[in-house]
Amino acid sequence: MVTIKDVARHAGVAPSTVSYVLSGSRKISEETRTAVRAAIEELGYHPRASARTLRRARSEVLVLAVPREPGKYRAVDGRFAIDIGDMARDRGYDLLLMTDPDGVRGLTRVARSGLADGAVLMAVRERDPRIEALRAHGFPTALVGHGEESEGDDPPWVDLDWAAAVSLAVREAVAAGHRRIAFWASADHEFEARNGYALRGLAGAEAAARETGAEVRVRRSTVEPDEARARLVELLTARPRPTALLVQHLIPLPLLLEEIAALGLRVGEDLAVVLVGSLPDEAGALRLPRVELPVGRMAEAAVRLVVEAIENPERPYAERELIAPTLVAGGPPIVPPGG
Amino acid sequence: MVTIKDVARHAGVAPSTVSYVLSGSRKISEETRTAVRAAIEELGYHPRASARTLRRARSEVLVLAVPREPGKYRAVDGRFAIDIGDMARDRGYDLLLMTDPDGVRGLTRVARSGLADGAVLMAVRERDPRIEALRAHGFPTALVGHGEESEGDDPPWVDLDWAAAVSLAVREAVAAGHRRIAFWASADHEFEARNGYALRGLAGAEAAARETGAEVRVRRSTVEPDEARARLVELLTARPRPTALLVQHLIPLPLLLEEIAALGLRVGEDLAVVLVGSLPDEAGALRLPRVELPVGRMAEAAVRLVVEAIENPERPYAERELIAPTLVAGGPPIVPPGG
DNA sequence: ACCGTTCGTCGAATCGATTCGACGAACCAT
DNA sequence: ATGGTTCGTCGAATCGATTCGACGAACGGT
Repeated sequence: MVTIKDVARHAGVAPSTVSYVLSGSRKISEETRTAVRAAIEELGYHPRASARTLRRARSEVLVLAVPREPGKYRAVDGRFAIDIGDMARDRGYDLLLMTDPDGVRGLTRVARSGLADGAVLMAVRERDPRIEALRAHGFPTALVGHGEESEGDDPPWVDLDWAAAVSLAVREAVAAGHRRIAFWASADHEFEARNGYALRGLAGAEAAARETGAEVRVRRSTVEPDEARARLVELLTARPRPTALLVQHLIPLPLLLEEIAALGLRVGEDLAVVLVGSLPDEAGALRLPRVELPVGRMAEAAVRLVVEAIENPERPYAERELIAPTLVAGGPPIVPPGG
Repeated sequence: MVTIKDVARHAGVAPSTVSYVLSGSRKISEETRTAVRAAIEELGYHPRASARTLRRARSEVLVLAVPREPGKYRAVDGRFAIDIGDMARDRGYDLLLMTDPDGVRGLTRVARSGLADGAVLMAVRERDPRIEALRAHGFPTALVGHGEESEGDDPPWVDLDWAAAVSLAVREAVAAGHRRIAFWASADHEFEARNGYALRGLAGAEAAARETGAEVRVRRSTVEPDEARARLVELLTARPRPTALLVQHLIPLPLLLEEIAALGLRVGEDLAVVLVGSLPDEAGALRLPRVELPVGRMAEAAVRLVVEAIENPERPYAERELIAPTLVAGGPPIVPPGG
């Protein structure tokens, strides 16, 4: 293992000089600098992360807390992990993936052991114990998604404006001529957990219904396939039949499309389908119009927020970013049959 | 920040004694041990990771190299990341997510800086430069998926037996009475990259066709939606029409199902559909029979292999795990119409 | 020629945990 | 009582990089 001493010896200088060349924190003559650089290159030297961290009290690592209900996996979590990894790297941080189902223990360990400098928390629940634990340690934190009720001293967060997202989808459908709209909301268990996106999406649908005067029939999704089919059939066979279907819970989408076809309805002709909160690429192949979940922008914001908290430890928790939704066209138009 | 000295002072012992209580590497009297434990508990002490790593030359961290073609995201990568994180934690390791598109640079840095003790590489390509770089540093490595041609001195790897997986699907279909089978293979770009799973899946289909005497028509998938639709239509409208469709490239599955419905075919009645290599839950809602990609078992094996390499640095690269496929029933039977 | 700067580099202390050798106390055998 | 063990604990060295104070050389001003 090649250390800073080896580099120093090889370049004929003191270890401290090598360190100054690396950090640029003191002036070093051009001559010495090139000699040191050459030695570093030649020996393939990389500073030992642990030694640097020990001395600087900074690890240049972020931890991403991915929620784990054992056996359950949400595709969106993996997607966020990858994108947040990209963003962290852009800012010079590495990313530690924390999949501990009991997030508090793992995060406490990481915080107190100095393994990471800050945390990004996903799938934040109401009164999330992880937030309290990290705040108690004064550990810089940013949240992806926010709870139902955000108090003033919560960590900074970023989220899609879910109410606006669903509302946008409704208003677009209305603008295209639809009058009877079906909304396939988040799943039962998401409402039970009082997840912010579920509650806000529903609120957005109701608000848009009031504002536009359109009829919006709501049905919650479920993870139980047969039950999901039954609910969809009920939703789509109501008289008069809805001409547009807005889908927020995308997990059973293939099943929904299958059932729509089984009912003899053609997507885009008899029934307009709009996805809300889809990943940028998952529905790409389907070419359905959609309000995308801007994973990249959210990842960028989350990393920026936590890095700012790391670098300005004084600053009180304040920032929040509510991202405005945008509709992506795709496939057949949203126009209702005969409209 | 509470250090080992604080704990020692609080318990009235020397720092070294605290360390021995923690590691158990020397005998400590019951009395002292409980006193130290109490002090640790009371002060909320966690050993500083950097100090421990510096001294022990072990970080207890694994790095997962996720392949990144910028802008492209494969759901399976995120899934593996989460599962490998779980498995690493079970063995006492944390997981660092390395999303550097140029894997070599990032991995070299992690290896030489001692940030991690070992690496798991995903989406290994033929003659992958990352493998060579890590071997040059003597860095313990395990692969998820293996290239077309595995040489004797490759790092240990784990993979699903893709040839057997597709072959199994074919033979099950034949056993159920199908004689004309369509195989929706991996996508064009996967064949061009000579990905092992693409090549082996195809080989499995051909072998099974020979063995069973059934007619297996093969079509490669593509990421271009319109083209994919066209190829599927061509595949399914051939005369005589195939009665079973085996799908290995699952990305456009919603699109395929949509198109099948558009052709007026009912899945499970006019056309049996079997998925090969699906994630355990992604197709759950659809209840189609499938040969699952055993992500959990593969993650377990990958972590086990790299940890073994870390703990027995002498042992030459040798292990490989080829996982036998299993068919999971689901939904309607595979029987052909009128069969 | 002398004194005060400035410049570039060095030496040593430091971060916090681990680990080896040593040391005192207690114990046993003679 | 003495010498040899065993047991439990301690002190100090160590891992490798950073950073502060200091120091010698070069330089400019008078």
